[in-house]
Amino acid sequence: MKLMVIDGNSILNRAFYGVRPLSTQDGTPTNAIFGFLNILLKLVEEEAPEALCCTFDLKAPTFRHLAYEGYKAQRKPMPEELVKQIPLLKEVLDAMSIPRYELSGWEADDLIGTISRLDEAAGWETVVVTGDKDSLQLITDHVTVKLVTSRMGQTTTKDMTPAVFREVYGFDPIHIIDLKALMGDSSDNIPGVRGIGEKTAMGLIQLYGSIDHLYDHMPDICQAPETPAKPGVVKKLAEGKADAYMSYDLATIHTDAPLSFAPQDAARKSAKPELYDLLLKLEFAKLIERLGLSGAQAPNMNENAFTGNVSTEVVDSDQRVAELTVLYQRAPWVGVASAPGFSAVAVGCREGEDAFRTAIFYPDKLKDFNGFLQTLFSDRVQKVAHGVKDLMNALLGEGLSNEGFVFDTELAAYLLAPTDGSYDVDKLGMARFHQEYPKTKAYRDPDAFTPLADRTPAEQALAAHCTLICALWEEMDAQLKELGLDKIYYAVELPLCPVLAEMERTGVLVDRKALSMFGEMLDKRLKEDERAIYELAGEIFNINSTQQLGHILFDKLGLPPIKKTKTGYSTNVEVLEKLRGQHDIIDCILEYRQYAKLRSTYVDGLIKVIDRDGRIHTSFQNTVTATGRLSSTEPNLQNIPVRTELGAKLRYMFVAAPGHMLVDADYSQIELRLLAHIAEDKAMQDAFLSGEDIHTATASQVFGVPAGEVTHEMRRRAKAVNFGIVYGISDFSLSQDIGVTRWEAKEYMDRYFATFHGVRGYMDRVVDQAKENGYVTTLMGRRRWLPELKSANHNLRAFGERVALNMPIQGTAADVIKLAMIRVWRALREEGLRAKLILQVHDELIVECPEEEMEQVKRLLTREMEGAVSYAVPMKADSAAGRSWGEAKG
DNA sequence: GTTATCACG
DNA sequence: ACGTACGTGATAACA
Repeated sequence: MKLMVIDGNSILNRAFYGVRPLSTQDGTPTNAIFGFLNILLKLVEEEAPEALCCTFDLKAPTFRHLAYEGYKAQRKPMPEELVKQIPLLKEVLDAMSIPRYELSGWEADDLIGTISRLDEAAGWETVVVTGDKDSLQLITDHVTVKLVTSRMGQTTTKDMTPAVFREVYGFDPIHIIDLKALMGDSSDNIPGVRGIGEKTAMGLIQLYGSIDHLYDHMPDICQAPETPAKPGVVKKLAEGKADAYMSYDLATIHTDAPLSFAPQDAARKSAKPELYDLLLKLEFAKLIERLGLSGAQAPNMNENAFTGNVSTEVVDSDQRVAELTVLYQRAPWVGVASAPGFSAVAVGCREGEDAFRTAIFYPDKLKDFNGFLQTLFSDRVQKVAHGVKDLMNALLGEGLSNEGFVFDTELAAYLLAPTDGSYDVDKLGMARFHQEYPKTKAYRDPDAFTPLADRTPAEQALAAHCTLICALWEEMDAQLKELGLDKIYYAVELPLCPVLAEMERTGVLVDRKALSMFGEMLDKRLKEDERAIYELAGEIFNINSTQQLGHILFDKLGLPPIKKTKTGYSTNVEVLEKLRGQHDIIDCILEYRQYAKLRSTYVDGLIKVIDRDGRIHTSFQNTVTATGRLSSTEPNLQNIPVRTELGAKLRYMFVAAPGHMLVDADYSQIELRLLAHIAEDKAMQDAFLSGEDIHTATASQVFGVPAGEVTHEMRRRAKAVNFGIVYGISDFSLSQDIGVTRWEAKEYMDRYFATFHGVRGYMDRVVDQAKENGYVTTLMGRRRWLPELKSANHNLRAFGERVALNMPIQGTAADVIKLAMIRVWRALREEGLRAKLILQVHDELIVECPEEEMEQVKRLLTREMEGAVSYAVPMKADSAAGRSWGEAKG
């Protein structure tokens, strides 16, 4: 039988510092609770103990505190964000029926010690879960300590048994007390012996076992063979003897706390019903799911999004369709939720003061379903939906109109919290109304609405979501206005939806034949490299496995391992480049890597997704990035190679249809231009206004030479500085990037800021404001929250500062090009052109048009892109045309 | 499901 | 004392 006892304070602490800041809608911090529960559940799953309990410190002075005044006196006070989470966690543990032990005057350590002693006496095994090495002294044949360490959000545990302990420390667990007696522990304010550090102490304990034994042999320890003691240690030990023994007492965990405990008391029990409500309040949706919890009521509450009367009907006559259509046209707005392929459509609207009506429409129950859709999705009905872009795409696919959309709850949720990652309706409902809602899955299944299926669950889910969308939009619309997000929402994000939908529908034509020939060529070269690599390595192995490759290079061939990853040797390009010349195999591997990437990701990957029409239809995600950019998936067409000659050949396989051309237009240096404007840096603005090459101009300033004398290398370095500034640079990283010393890099930056002092001012200002406000914004009001700036973790905080610098620039660039896309799309229509936007690659737009429209389209693109905004520095755009993407760009 | 790598702006 | 540039997505290996 096994008991698991958790060191509550220790694990909560680790969780707090290890998990990124999280909070509920009302701002209650929850990251430590979240991390704690994750660790707890994971370990319980792994260990499957029969009993489980938790210990906590209370604030009252402890036994040991009284024994020695300095003890823990200097501990930093707990951050408020952590303090607030303690009572909440205790509530959760109570609701999970996990007993808590806390005793005024006793430390959690002592309680754990006492519990594990009683447990052992009862013939049970004990697993102590803690992040604290103090507890290692408790290890016996029946007590193991699970040491929890968390780095980079990942928690790892190490099982310390007597054998493992001995292997690591070289002595028995109980003597960790002796070790601390000598070396002390600054986090616990145990003084130890003055002048004795970890190294010496370890050696002495390994040799003598205990301080008693050590002091018995005092005079001659320096003479002993293999002694770690340097001259002078004897004197230090002699002077510190009293400290050593006092420290010994302080470090000793007491196992005699007045606690009545029997392992049966902590036997696992099922959770109490309150747990559901509690986790709902903490907005731990995933956890509720993981634990399989549900509330008293079935998760289907159509009613509770609205307070009034809610009704649902299934429409089965064309007469009723006509009545409802009139109703929808008169309503100020209706909510729409649809199942894939319009196999079912729910429409909801307010009726009078406090009633809400939802109707479900099925194609197989109506004579003129399509006619109904045509009206519903025309501009005669004002609609609210969740995921408007995808809905519009589907409508285009059916040849239906896609007008009259006034609100998108998904898009709004994204603008309100762009780092949340996903915005399922049920999740939004949970966070806002503290209710559980059906999952989208219930009706996303294409078979959910087949005529023979039991439609009820999917139907209820669809109706519930329709209602929920309406409840959400009323709240969110107001919130967007409050936060000043309404402008970017109504002027940019929402109008962009039909543009993106059309781009996805249109797709881009690829030359499948050229692509497969390219693939065959790569295949041939891959085989040659493969053969050469096996030959040079002297054996056959999987070159794609970094593990096996590392073994060959660094163990077998004895090359110097330059860098490590957390799992082993690093074998990335950076490392391989440095190994070049040391072995012929390196060049082969570099080449192999390049070919393998091109073949798997691009040739094979792209061929796989060519549609029946011979075109590739990517999805543009408009609710993913933290900065406001788009992203492209299935496939990603925003990372088609261009930097290497071989890779760039792929771009010649993205072609215009017969009789058509591709027109490519890109912004020149849009981020630096925006930086010049935002930072109000006159020097940088002047450089752009006078049409100078910005990197050359920067080099000329930083290196103090006339523009005409700037060398290639100087320009390269200046370019790196410019990029670095936009990313929130450090001298260290800059030096890594351009291969100079850290000292030189700092010099470059100092000179840079001396010239562009506006930029320096901006950098200070934006970080200060971000700390004060808790967020940063773009020029158009797009917002990114930065809870990282309040993190207890130094790295996270530094990250937050870099993001504060970068997001306004990258985000404003994203705003500008989105606006440009809308302008281009509208202008193409207004000028009656057949040209169509097909791709966006962050600062680049690609249009496909009939040959005869080419010149007009080129002019139109430049005009609309440059005219999208009017700032202190012009936004320059260049356009060019060709038969393929490669031709247009090259 | 996570990790390492590499493609883009 | 610490660790090191912003934003993405796809693939193959491995646990």
